[in-house]
Amino acid sequence: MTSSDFLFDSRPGANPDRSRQRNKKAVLGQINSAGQMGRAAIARSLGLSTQAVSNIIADLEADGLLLERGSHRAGRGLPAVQYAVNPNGGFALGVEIRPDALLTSLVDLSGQPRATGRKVLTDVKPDKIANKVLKLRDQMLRDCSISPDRLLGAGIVMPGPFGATGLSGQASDLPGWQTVDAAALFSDALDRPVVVSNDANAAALAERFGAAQGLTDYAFLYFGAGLGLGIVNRGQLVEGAFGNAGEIGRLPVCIDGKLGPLEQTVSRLSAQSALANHGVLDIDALDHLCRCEDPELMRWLATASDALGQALGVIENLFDPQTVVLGGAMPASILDHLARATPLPKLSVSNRPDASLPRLQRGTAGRMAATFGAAALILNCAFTSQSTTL
Amino acid sequence: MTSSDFLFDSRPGANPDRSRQRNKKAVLGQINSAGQMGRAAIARSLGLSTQAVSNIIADLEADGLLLERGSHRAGRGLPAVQYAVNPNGGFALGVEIRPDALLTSLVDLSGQPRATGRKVLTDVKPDKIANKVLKLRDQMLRDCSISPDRLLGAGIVMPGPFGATGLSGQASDLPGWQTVDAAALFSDALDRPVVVSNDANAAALAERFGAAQGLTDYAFLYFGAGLGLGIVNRGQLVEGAFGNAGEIGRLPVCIDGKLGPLEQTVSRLSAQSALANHGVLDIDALDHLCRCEDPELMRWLATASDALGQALGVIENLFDPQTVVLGGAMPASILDHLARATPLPKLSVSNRPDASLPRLQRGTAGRMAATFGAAALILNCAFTSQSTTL
DNA sequence: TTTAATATTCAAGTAAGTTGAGTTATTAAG
DNA sequence: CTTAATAACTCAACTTACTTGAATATTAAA
Repeated sequence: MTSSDFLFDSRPGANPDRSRQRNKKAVLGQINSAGQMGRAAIARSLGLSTQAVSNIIADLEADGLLLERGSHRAGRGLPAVQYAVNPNGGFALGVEIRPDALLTSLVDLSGQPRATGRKVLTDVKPDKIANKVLKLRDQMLRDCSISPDRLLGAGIVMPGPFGATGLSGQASDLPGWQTVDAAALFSDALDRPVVVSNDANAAALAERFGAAQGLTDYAFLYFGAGLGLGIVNRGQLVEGAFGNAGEIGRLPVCIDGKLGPLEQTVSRLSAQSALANHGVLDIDALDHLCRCEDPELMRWLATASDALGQALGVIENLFDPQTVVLGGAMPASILDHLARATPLPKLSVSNRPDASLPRLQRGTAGRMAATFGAAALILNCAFTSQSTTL
Repeated sequence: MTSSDFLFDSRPGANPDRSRQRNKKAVLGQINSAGQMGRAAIARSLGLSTQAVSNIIADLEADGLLLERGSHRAGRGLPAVQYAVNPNGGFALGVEIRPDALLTSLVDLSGQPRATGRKVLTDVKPDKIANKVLKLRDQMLRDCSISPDRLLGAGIVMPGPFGATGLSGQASDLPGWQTVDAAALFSDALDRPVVVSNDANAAALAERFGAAQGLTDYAFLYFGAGLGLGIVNRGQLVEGAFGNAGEIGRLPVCIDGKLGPLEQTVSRLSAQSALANHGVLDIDALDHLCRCEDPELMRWLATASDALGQALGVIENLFDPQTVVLGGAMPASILDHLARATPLPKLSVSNRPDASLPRLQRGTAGRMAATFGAAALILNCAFTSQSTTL
């Protein structure tokens, strides 16, 4: 586990080395999504011999990635020694770059945030930001007394879309970043493996340690500057050819008989402008208004729920997820209200009588979902191995 | 290559056997998508040693899956011996079940159709259909003088959605199939590996041998009874948690200031009802009307293009594909017209100045795309190995 | 003609998973 | 209480598939 790029060796060909790497990740991922497991159970689920799993577990334990967790008796036979992911086995740095601020997180191997950082941005030039990221990283590592070499890598999250597209040139994009190779920039600066994605995708992965634990197919609606969608299919992010999948903000919805973009109705900005006469509202203020059932906010919620219901129908029919999770920069109270009040479309493939999961629910990652999600991009690489054969 | 279920051994764990199987598929897939390749080039693209590729190729050649294709000199050095997929190396059976008819295809390993079959259905009971499939299979094998043991497997395609959903109970679904395990039924009847999917997904895969050759991210709009969407992301079908992803028919679009489901405007049925006073029109009749620019058809095309443009925006922004392909049960002339006339939304992530592929194009699989696609489901298994770790 | 570059094979070496026998711990039955 | 059944786990030998490095062949450039 010391090789610099074990995190993503995506060469499709299999050889003993890479097979072992794959198997280590598979074992770790299995344990992670089950919480804890014994050798034999892991072997069955992966289709390996117990002996192979034994060897791999010995490896992972030596790497400090696993912890023994006592033994679990289940019926007859020798109780199985349980193993769990060692939270201190490794850490992931999450970096979220917004036009106005830089947010960072340090997340442990179990998906728990250990520290966060924040810096106001006046200058979004790439090298300036890289510098600030270095400082925040060192700060967080110091605060938690974590050795820098326990850092597995860094996930970088920026508002999409990437490259020059028909949606570029809006308030939310980062000037001067269209042509920058962010992965190379931060990989050099941090001297660690780096993954780059957009905020909604990353936030979706953060929920793998929360509301979507153990799920393989789900969608995540992310309240950021606008509204984004992260899609997980068969455990993998659907990022699209250029990393721009999930741009749901401009989805036309019908409000008061008129068509308008979804994020004009469903987003923090739209809530804030609907409540303009309350002054400038941050998330806590919105939370307060929601708890005291402010009539204007309730009106906004009614409209937003309506629009969200239409979007939900589109998402469900196009992706057929197990569930749709709401999260991001909105107070939990509002997200809960939306999850409760949004009309669930009847004409949907997700409208199944035997559904075991709610069709719409609130995520647990909180308002920093994207910042934690940035780190989750790295954890995801530690728990799964993806290779693109075609 | 004699093991009965080499086509899909999806156990995540890697061992020598499965690694070899994976590598064989990777080599075959690489050669298939490139047309022809030499050992060294394959080794580079897969991250294997040339020796390993040599051994694998010897295997594949012995299995009859590869053909030597002379040698290709490119600059200095020993010219590389080229290999191509042997079309006769294996065949896939494609089965499309519609409420009114049973369609079958026999497709060779290079993706070329060799034979098709058709039977009118009066009784859609599962065992009746299985019986007819057997007969059609034998007929096609006889016609092409192909030995039954060259049959790799069968792909079964049915109109979605699967299971009881909010979209069930429409004219297009198959009564009595909601609770049937179609995979088991046909796997028993045919004594071969079977893959089941819906028509649009399968049709999308058929284009891997046509308009989407070499592409890893594309969407396919399928004209069947209604309108379906097949999505390929990173070379893999996005099927959703229950296999029902891509139900785009009910997507609301705005026509003449009113919202209606997409397939009410964009589908063969809608074209036929728009031209009702011409009598009952089959595909050839539609083709004729299109070629002589029938004014009523032109009016329908204008409306359909408008609606299609709206749908295109949604598809592009949600999936960010390299291209969107049109196909299915519509004459090429109409699909071409649509591909040409559909307004390409400006506010789209696919609206990029540096795009190298057309955003919308007609597929090449023709009106039997889904029937061929059913077979492509099997070919896909022969060329790629997918494992679900999580 | 010589040199460099590239593809390919051969033979030996290595890493990883498998197999089958044997050990240990727990439950269930006699 | 004893014995049998069951399941997890380890040990040691075995098998498979990939890698490595040397050798050879063929082409283009110097």
